[in-house]
Amino acid sequence: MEIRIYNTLKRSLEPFRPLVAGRVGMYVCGVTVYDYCHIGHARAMITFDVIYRYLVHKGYHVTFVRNHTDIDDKVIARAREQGVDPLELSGRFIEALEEDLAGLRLVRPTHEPKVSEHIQEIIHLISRIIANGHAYEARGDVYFAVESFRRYGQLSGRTTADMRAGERIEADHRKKHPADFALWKSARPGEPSWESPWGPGRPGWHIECSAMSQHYLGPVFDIHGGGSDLIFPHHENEIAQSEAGSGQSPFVRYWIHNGMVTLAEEKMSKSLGNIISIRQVLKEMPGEVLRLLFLEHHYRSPVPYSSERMGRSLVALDRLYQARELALKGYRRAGNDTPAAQKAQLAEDFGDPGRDLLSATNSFSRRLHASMDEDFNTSQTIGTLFDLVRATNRFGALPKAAKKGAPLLAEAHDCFELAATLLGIGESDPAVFFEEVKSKRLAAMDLHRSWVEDQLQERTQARKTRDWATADAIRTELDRKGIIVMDGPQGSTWRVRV
RNA sequence: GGCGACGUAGCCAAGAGGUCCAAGGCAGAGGUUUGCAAAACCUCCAUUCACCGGUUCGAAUCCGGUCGUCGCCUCCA
Repeated sequence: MEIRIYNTLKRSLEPFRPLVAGRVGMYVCGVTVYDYCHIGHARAMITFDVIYRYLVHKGYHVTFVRNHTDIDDKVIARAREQGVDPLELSGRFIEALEEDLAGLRLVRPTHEPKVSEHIQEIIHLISRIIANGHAYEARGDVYFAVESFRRYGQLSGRTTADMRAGERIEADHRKKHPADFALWKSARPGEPSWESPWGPGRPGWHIECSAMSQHYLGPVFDIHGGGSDLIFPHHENEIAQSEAGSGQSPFVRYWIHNGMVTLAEEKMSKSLGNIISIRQVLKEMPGEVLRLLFLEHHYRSPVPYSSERMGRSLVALDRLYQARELALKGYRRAGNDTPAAQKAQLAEDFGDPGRDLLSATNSFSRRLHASMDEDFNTSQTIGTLFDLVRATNRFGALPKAAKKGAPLLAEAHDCFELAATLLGIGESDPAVFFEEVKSKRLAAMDLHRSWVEDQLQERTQARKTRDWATADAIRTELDRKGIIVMDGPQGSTWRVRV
């Protein structure tokens, strides 16, 4: 089946056909690294991580580039505040970012270029834009001339006339048109700078993505991604620069933009000061919870963030892992090479729960591809995944499921693996996941594991002597602190309430 | 003001002309299980998709209007 993608440039769903059959070039705007990343960044990273995983799964050879903007006005300003070198500051935040992204289970891109290491490519591109008559120098600065580029505004649906009308800040008189933007900024004292044909200076904000995407992917490539807030001016300007420099069009064949994360129905953004960092979230729960929250929504819709919603996603994820654990046990017992006919017979023997599980596993891959092909509809994919969760749990609740039914559970295990590969959800060993939840939640609630275990031991003693009053009192006390006790045939276990 | 998105059960959220039903999650009610619980499982939970018109044999899905929410237009993922 063919993938269909919503292309911001066309504002419609289009069949995805890469420039070169079987190969995909994909560029995603990374982060300006002057602070810790927030969950809005995480949304973009996770969105394109899933798209990348899916394209690879479909058999494409994907070159995936995601940049670090390690030198720009904000990096310089922050470095000055802290009295450190700008590149040292951005280097530190790149390290932090890598930790955060690993916590979110992101696959590494093919290339992660830094602006500061591509200054020559940037200078070269600016020179070509000037030579092609689309930019001009003004006292050491270089500006892009928007009126020289007829297609300016094609992505965001605005015209240069609109921009003149809507102009709010008094125009810099070095610019010929208020919407003209800097490709190169002349050096000011104390700022990092590089030599150039226009004197010492540094790149403007948008040019780095044009230069680096061209360097790694060529003048025309398949997919460019980023947050919807980048459509204007960043991506509009990127198109202008790239096409003006290379003389080729379209610069990008499919533009993909993810929706924003909102807090209390308001966009989370630096200017509003309502930021939640990725590390703050990772301290309290596994990164997969955030993945699930995001992937439960379509990537273009806004996601309202709140701790209540995170709690719900954690509950759902926990349920997924319980089913996954059942399936894993079956897989460990039976392996995955039971003949189909034997599995069909087994399903019959188990009646409805057996037939339902087999039908869920047999249709799983097809349903998953159908939803992902349709503009990466992860919300629908997750619906399919939870159908499998229910079928697995239902089957697993039967008395002989664990032993005799193991081949069917093994089948479910394969499906969980596929979903984990594509979505990055359910990738952990269930035992590891449950442990991670326990320790993170305990820490968040300021409780200690040894205390919980002592209490539990005491309760087990009481239960042995059938002293239900004491046992129940301990359980109530634990429950009051958020610890849920579960009595099973193999003794008592506990979990943290989420 | 310009450009754009969206309004589906108590909450979150898919579905984009009929043929498998308006998926799935959370919450809720009843049941199985249990020393009692918890977890899990079973059953129930939108005659209806913001509102009003229109197109069609047929619309949550297409078109027009009304109301409401949000984003971009300024650094932003």
